[in-house]
Amino acid sequence: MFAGDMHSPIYNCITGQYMATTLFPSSTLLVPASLKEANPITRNSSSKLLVNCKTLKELKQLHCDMMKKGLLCHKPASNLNKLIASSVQIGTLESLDYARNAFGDDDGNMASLFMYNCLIRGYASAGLGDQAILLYVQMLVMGIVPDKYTFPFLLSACSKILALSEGVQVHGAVLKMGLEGDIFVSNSLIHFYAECGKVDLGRKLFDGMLERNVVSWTSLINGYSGRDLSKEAVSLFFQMGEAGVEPNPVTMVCVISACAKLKDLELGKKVCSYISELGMELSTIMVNALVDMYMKCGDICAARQIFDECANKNLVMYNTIMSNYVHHEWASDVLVILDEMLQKGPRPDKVTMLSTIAACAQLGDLSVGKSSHAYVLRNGLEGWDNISNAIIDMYMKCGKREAACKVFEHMPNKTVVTWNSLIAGLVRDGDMELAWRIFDEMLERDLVSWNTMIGALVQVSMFEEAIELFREMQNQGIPGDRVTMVGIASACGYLGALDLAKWVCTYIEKNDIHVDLQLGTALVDMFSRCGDPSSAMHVFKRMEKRDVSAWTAAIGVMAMEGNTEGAIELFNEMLEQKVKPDDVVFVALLTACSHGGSVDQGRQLFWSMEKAHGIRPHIVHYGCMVDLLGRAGLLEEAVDLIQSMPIEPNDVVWGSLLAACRKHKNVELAHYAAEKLTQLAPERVGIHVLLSNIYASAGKWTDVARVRLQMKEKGVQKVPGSSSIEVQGLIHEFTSGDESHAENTHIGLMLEEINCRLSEAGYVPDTTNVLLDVDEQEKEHLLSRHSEKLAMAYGLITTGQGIPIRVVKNLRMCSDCHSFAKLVSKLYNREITVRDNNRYHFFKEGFCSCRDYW
DNA sequence: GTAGGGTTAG
Repeated sequence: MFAGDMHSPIYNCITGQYMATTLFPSSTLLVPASLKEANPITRNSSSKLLVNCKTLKELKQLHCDMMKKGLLCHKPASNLNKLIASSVQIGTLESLDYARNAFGDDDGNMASLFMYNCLIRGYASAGLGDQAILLYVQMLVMGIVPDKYTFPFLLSACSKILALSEGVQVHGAVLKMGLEGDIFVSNSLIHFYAECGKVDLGRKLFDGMLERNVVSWTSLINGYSGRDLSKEAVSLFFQMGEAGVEPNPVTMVCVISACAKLKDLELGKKVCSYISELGMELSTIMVNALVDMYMKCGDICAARQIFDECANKNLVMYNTIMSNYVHHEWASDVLVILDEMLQKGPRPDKVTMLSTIAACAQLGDLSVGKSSHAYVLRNGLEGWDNISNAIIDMYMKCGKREAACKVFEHMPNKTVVTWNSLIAGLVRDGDMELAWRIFDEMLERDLVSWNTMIGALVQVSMFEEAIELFREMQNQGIPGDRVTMVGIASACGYLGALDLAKWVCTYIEKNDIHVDLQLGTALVDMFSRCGDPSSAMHVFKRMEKRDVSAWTAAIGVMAMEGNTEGAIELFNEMLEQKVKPDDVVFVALLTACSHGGSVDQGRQLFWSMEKAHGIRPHIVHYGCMVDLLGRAGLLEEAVDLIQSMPIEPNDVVWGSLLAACRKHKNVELAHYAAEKLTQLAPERVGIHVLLSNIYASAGKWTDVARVRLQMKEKGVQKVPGSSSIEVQGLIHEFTSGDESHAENTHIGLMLEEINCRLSEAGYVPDTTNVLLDVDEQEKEHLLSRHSEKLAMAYGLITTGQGIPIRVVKNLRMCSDCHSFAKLVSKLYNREITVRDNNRYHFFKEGFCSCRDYW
């Protein structure tokens, strides 16, 4: 790979210096034989020579000779027209400037309409829309009347820079001049409106046209496809066929790309068979569109086959397949294609290098990454911002922060993307502090900057901060998008903030944010975690498409409720819809069985994994099974399973067994499991806590003391239990025995009142949940101040009758609080939801949705 | 003269 480049001087990560060698010597000026003195130029021969000029240097020399001989003048159809046309044709920025300078002359001769049209076209195709518009204005000032040729160029210029109001004025001029009947002008207007996001106006124009050609249809098809209305694009394509208009290769490219955007493989295939029906030959641009479509629709093998079979692959085709491989994270295939390209294909350009560098970033391939960097430097591609941004990203992902920073420092035009790449890299590097600082100091932030930071905060579990940042974003008038909402939904879910969650949904509707697979799944998960299964399922049912992750989220809703039947029903529905199960969905299923106490179904699912679905159980599935069996009291079977596992059991597996021992009060087995656990994960806080809890509930206080001492020696501390409740959009958090809340007195009185009413109803506190060796009265007191009780009491005070109380707890709810909540739900006629770190409990009229099994 | 394929960061 880059045979010659590997040993070339490249970027030095340590010194930050790089040396670029020039691969191509600057091209020497080729003087056509006809230019030599032996063959003197005349007015006629020079005109032909002008048209055939391929480089600016050639043109300049010719121009010079013609001036000497006085062969240039401003008469219509003169050589000056041809000079400008030729210069524009060359198409570089320099040649455009040259044309602009040759334009007027000092004698006050006016540039012709033809020259204006020529140069406006040149500016339009170079993307210099504003220059084109300026030239148009100048033309009007000079009293030159535009013609039907001016407008398509000018409108193309307006489209390129999305100059809506200017284009609308141009439309006005078109109408004034009575040119709306010109099919070229109308087609250009359709394209212009579509590009500026006003495809409806384009449609109106299209509908009013007396005569349409294939370009009119194609422009509108492409307009729909580009505005995320690909369904309309494809249906318009078939309407076009019905109207008897033959598509051409450009039309096919547009419609195939619409199928690609829809990721609708069936539709794509339908279009393919339509091509064969028409007997159309596949041109290179069509093959390229097909490769792209198959890739985007997920049929990578089909795409590769077409690619491999294509005899005349051009640069774009190589770039297409490579960039798609990058998006599918098939980075090693990118390098395989690159190899082929270097051997027998066109020379890699900046787009090729962009994909290559992105692939190196994914693979963490520093070696090819460096060579690519060298190639970029030698070929002068680093001026293109995208490339440098990709290089920064690559060095960051390869763990070369210094190298990334050096590239960053050397960049003359840092864009917001550059800063974003750096921030994202720092976040991945775990340097939140620096990422924050840079984000704070950024002069220009875009949506991605905000999304990166919100995502980063969610990743490090700073959920409140993530929501706070989103609020700041709102204050600055920046609306969130799909990606923002995925982050915020996730934060809401973890906080269990249902009011906020509902607000998120309203926000999405109000701002017309498209709920795609990812966002839909995030919303299902959010409502599930907020303890609102019906909203979760409502979102799920409204999702347009559902992949295995979406189904898993829905099955997760059932798992939270301990609804095994619901989970299995969903799973069967998923299979009917031909969605292939993966390992994760089985985790959700087994969790559902575990929470529902459905041992038989769990066993059945577990064994079906490999037999029916070809998925070998991972360690996590064994963990689920041990949990399922253990919870149901089948401790021996759980131990048998552990002993028969083909994989070495890990701390999670032993942890599940230990938790089961606690529930079923098997001190001996608990001791064994704890020993195994301590060997595997001595740092785990949970083991000590669980073991100490087990001893405590068995009244073995000396053992409790021993474990506590060990914990102290090892510096591990029990995670304090905390519960939160959302009241009027604010989250109130309580820890066990917390007296810091402003309403502490009220809460205390409320708890006393509750306890009185509960005692009358026959409630006796279950003090085995108190893990300290203190007297019974003290135990009762400690128990009565558990964080979830404080949160429930606060909820009763602050919310009106009939409003459900929702509490989120960071640890598992204790059995006493469970009985307490059941009775409160009955005596106070309130629905109460408690989501703990495992599942949620929905209390109503004295019963819990978990049917006391959890 | 009008329409078209590949482009970095979340």
